Amino acid sequence: MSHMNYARLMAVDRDHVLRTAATLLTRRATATMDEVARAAGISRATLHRHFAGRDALVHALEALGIAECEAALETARTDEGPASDAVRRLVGAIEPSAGLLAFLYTENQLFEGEEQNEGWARIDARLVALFRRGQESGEFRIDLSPAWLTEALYGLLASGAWAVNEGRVARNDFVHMIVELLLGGAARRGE
Amino acid sequence: MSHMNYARLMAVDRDHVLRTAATLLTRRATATMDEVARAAGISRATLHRHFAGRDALVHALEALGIAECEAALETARTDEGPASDAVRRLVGAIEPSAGLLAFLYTENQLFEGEEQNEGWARIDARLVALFRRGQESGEFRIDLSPAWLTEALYGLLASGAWAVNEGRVARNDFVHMIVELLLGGAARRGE
DNA sequence: CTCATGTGAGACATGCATGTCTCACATGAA
DNA sequence: TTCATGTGAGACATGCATGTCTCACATGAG
Repeated sequence: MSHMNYARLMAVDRDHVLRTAATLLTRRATATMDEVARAAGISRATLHRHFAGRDALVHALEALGIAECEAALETARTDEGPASDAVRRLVGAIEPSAGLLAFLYTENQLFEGEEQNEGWARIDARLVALFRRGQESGEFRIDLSPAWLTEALYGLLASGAWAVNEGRVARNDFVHMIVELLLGGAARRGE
Repeated sequence: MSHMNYARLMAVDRDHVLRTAATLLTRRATATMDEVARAAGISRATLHRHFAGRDALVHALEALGIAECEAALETARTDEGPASDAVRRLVGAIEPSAGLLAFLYTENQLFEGEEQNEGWARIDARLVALFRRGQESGEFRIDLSPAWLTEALYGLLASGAWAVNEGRVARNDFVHMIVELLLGGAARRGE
C-alpha cells in the first residue's frame, strides 16, 4: 500500500528537523524560519510543509520537550529508592534534552498561560512529588518548598545548558554540577 | 541657566521609564515599543525621543542592570567576612534587580557575544573571585568551579524572579530560597 | 501675555519575517 | 519508459513592528 512508503521517498526526517531546530533556537531564540530550515538542511518551503508556521514549530518542540521529560521521568524511576538517587538519575536522563528545555523554559515566559500546560503540569506534579517524597523521608530539608526546588531544577538545567553551549563549563561536568549544587549546595558539608 | 530646568518641564522620568520597561519586558520579552510606552504612561513618540529604538532601550536596560549589579556588589562588601555571609548580603542587595537581571540573562543569549560585555565581565570576575575566596578559605567545596557557581547564581536569580512574578512562590522567601539552595542545597545537613 | 519646550496623537513609509503559490527537478514505483 | 510524490528555488502578497514626520496642545519662563 503506497501510503506506507513515505520513508522510501525523499521525505524529511521530522525528528531530525525538530532536534536541529531545538539546537539552533536554544542558541538564538529569534532565529528565522529560513535559518531553521537551512540548519536542518531543507528549504523554507519544505519546512513550512511540515510545520504550518512558527507557532506550530514551537508547539511541536514543546510536545517533544514534554515527551522527553516524561520519558526521562520513567527512565529515572523517580518513585524508587532514595530521593536523592532518584534526582541524580533524573538529571542524568534529562541531560540530552537540557538545551531544548532551556529554550522552552524561556519561551514559556511569553505564552501567557495558555495551551498545553497540561503536559507541563503533569511533569511539575511528578517533580513536586519527588521532592516531597524526599522531604517526608527526611532526606531533604523542609524549609525549601517542593515548588521552589522544582523551579530551581529547571533554572539550573537551563543555566547548565547555556554554560555548556558557550563553553564556560565542560559538558562532562553537566550532571555532576547540577546534582551536587541542587542537593548539596556550595558549602562544604560539616564533618 | 535654562539647560538645568528640564525637571521643571514635562520631561519624562527616564529612570521610571526604564524600570517600567524592565518590569514589562521581564514578563513578556517580546513586548512592543508601544506597549512599553503605554506601560510607562507615555506615548510611543516620546519613548522614541528618549531611546532611539528598541536596541537603544535594551542597551540602556543592560547598562542599568550592570550598574545595579555593581552597586549591589559594593553594598554587599563581598570582600569582607565569611564568603557565605557575603553571598547572603549580595543576594539580598540584588533582589530588587532580579527581574531585570532575568530579562537580561535570557536576552544576552541572542546577542552573539558582542558589545558591552566589559561590564558583565567585570561583574563575573567579582563573583568568581567571591566564590574562589570561599573555596580558598575552606568554606566552599572545590569540586564545583567558581564559573559554574556564578552561572548557577544567575540562573537561580532568574528562576526565583519568574517564580515570584507568576505567584508560584512568595516574594518574601526570595532571598532565603536562593541563598539556602545555592549554599546549602536541598539535602539535609548531616548532624 | 508671549514664547519656547516637551509631549500626545496620528499619518506615513520602511524593513523584515511570515505565509502562499507556482514551476522545475529528482527519485522511486509501476 | 511513464507517472506520482516530495522537494528546492523563487516570486509574491501580507502583517506587523519599527522609525520618521507633522501638527496641535499644555506648561513654565520671560
